[in-house]
Amino acid sequence: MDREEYVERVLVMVERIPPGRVMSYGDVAEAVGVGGPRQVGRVMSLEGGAVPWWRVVRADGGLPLCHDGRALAQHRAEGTPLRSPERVDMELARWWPPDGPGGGTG
DNA sequence: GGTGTGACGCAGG
DNA sequence: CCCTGCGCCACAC
Repeated sequence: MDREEYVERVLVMVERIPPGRVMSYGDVAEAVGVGGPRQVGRVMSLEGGAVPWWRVVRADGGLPLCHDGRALAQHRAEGTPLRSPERVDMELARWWPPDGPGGGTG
């Protein structure tokens, strides 16, 4: 598993996240089956500009505004279930690829 | 090889 | 909700 391979998997995974839904860094890490939440976040900071990074949030629904308030604008535009002006309702927005244990969009 | 850091996650106070 | 401590893996010095 080269770094490019890992980066590719993470990026394609994030792109698979449908609008109005989100995945936590840990979920993406588990979905790709390699590395951990740190590595996912790392890839995002490097190549995240090519994917809907705002659909990737912290395990507690915290938005990555460490960059820009874009995330909030996007979630508001996509209709993501928010519990707070900058927090996502994980129990509602949490998504998992239909090719995994989730078995569906929820 | 050791130390410090980070778009993280969990548990305790 | 707030802060703190530990674990995690990879990168930079």
